[in-house]
Amino acid sequence: MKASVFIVDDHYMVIEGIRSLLQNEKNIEWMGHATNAASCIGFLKQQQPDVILMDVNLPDQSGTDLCKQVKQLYPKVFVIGLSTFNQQPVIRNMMENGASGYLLKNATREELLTAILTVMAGKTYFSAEASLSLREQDNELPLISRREKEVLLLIADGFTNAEIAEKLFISVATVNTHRKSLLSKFRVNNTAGLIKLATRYNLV
Amino acid sequence: MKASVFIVDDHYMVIEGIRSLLQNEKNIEWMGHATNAASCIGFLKQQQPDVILMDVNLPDQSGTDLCKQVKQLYPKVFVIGLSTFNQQPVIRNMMENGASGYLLKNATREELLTAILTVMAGKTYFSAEASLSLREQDNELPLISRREKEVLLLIADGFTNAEIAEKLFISVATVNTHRKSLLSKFRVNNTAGLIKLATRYNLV
DNA sequence: GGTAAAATCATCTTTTTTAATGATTGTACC
DNA sequence: GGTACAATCATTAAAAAAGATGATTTTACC
Repeated sequence: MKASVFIVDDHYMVIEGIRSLLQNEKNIEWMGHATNAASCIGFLKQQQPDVILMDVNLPDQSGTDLCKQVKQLYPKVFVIGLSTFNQQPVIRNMMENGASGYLLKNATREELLTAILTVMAGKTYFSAEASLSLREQDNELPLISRREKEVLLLIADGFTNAEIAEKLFISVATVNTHRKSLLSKFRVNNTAGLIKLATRYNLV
Repeated sequence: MKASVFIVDDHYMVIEGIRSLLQNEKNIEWMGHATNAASCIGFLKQQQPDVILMDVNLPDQSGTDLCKQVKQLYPKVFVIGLSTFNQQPVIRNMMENGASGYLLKNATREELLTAILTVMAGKTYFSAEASLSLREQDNELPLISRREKEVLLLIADGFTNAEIAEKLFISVATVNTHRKSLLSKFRVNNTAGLIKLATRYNLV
């Protein structure tokens, strides 16, 4: 039984690389590629592959959002996240949105094949480095609320508590509470550390 | 006359993609690849290609450093920077270290070929997006002094002025001066904006 | 209907940052 | 020898953030 594979990535070199790596595999059927989320969705309306290799950074929307959308529309399609970065929060995010695996772009042909076959069997696959980083406790993404995230974004944009309060139609005291809760959740003791970490986590 | 091409990139998929894109070109000779700076230098000791396609993010050292090193040892070898990111400061850095061009990883086969032939002719090549971003004035990297950068890094690490003063064996007043000069050069009005920008510029 | 978490606001104190200005010393370069 | 800039330090004042504590109202979920 052949596994049909589709790829969404905005880098031709990566698409071409994967195509080249898979082209002589007789149990893999290459269904094509898209370079953005919109045309991926367009393709899926016509036909559904067994597996989608999905870059987590797409030009029109994030890979995590696309993954969520795809799994809602076509729950049977398996998604494997693809990225150059080995960032725990991003990986977690993809998995929470229904991905079946995560591969780094320095994966070998063997890894790629194993990943596809593993998810086809209904299991999850992480590349060695990705699973290693998942085990690391210290760079865990703090769980912040919707409102806290709003405040975080405004802080990152350089607004003061007073300005943020005005923008969100709440009191300065409340903004302060959210701010302090952010500092506490990120385990930092000032704004600089907060923004640096948040940037690392791709939140801002 | 054939152009011999070598690639340094830690992502197999990209190496494979470029190889596949170039394999049927009769005026391109594929000389091989390295996945890190060290083995690239090792290869160059044996033989020198006409053109090196060089990822700016390598596992063992930065592409900019490697570029500098390569140009010092083998000035005749042309280097083309390669990256997923279209960041003006990084591009500038590569060019200052002797690169002859800059390509994004979403380049098409045509762009790739044009780039190689252009630099072979002794000219410089930028992908459309890269040259566009170079023209943008507003995301220009502020020119900061050595000391300012030291202070910036410590601020980003969450240290207060007092702590920084202690670390650098200077007075708090001086740290303050540097800090204010940073805010002014980055055209922001508080720490949050400073760190966000500095992160964007890859300074921290 | 109860519980937990999120969101809201308040008061108060201390620490830190931002702002405005001015001044001295050293170093690099023409 | 003059100019420009980096690096150093100072004083004073206002604004903002950080730390501690407590309390009420919504919202989501079982």
